[in-house]
Amino acid sequence: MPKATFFNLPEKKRQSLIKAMEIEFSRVPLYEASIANIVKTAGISRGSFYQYFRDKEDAYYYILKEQASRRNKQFIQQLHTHQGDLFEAITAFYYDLLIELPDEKEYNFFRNALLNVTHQIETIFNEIIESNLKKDGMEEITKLINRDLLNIESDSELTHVIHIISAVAFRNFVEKFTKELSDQEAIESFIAEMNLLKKGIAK
Amino acid sequence: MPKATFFNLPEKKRQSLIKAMEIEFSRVPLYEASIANIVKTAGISRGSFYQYFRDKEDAYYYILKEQASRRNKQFIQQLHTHQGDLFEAITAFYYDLLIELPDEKEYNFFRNALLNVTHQIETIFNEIIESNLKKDGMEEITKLINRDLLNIESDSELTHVIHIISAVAFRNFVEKFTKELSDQEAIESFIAEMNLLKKGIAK
DNA sequence: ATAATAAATGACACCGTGTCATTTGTCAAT
DNA sequence: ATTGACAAATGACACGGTGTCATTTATTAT
Repeated sequence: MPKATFFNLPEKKRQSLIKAMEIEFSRVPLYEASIANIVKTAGISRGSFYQYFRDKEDAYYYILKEQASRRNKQFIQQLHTHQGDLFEAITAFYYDLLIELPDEKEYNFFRNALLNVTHQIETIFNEIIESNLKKDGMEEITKLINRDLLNIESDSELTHVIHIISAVAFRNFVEKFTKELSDQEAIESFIAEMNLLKKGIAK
Repeated sequence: MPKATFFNLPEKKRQSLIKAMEIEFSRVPLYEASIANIVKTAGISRGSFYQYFRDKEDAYYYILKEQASRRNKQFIQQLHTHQGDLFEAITAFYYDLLIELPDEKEYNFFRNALLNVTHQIETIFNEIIESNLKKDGMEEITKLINRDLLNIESDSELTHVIHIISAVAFRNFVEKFTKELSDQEAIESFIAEMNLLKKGIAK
């Protein structure tokens, strides 16, 4: 979490700092990102940066969580739109994500995150779907899901289902970037795997 | 890949260097590992290290691949033992992995890898199951799998099945470490998810 | 106007990586 | 045995990065 000082900043300055961070974190992955670049772009001193953030990671995860939170809202929206059909919702969400990403800066930001996924990054991505970003997130999601469509018998199974789906969705998303798949290929692969999950793998 | 110089090293020296790297990479994750520590432990000069490896990552992935290759052999062994039953084999493999890991150094090595999974690390882990470590790896695996037990209609579906299973297995393995689950909990969660994969998630 | 508190600053200490000119070792050919 | 050519070893060093801190500057309250 950024320090209080960061939130006390005048809106304009805070936005310009956020922008500078987004630029740097889009350029290279976390471990190569340099604070020197950020403060130069934002036009502040090095010391100031450390008034706002504990360290580089603090800043990075702040930006990443902002992104994730926006995406999480989209996913919940899709769940509403598709009347709690988990598969429909995640497919629509995945589709949106790919089609909507042509903004180069955002694209590279994700790319850098995904090529260098730490556990923490993966956790945040999974929270887009699992909705743990805010308190009571998981409940919000499980309430929305229409269980009649699922082959499950308990709450615990529902949790596992969500885990499985977010694991597979995430992995597909990573592969889109690492194997440089076209949108078309990525979506086909995603749908194929979702269908396998639906129908079951064993005879 | 390490440079030729590394493989020209007398066995004893090479082993002691490998051991020094294992110690350091067990202590902390890749990005915190220090070459100064490695060369001190191994009793060689800093310059020598760079005669053997292009850089720190080169060294790290060499060690990681060695580990993965050993695990891959175990998985293939399990496929044999269970007559090509993919689910039986992966469950036995997972079980072995957890039960067998109490060697503290190896445990920490995995832990550091899994808490800081880059795409490359995940790829190598998945190759344990997908057997791409050596050429023709994928074929070796697909031949071994008994397709009669699976609800699939094509080679392409089999590939997706393997992807899905390795994604879910990997994710379970990561959670074992990050959520500090007991062996018991980890295995229960793993089996629950494998069962869901088997029977299918949709009604 | 003054005191008190908050924010901004940049020089600096520290540590790490990868390089390179130089030294040392090895081994085949004469 | 000597030479020369190639391979390996070395550690000082250049460079660049992070996070700190004493000091200055701004803001707010009294």
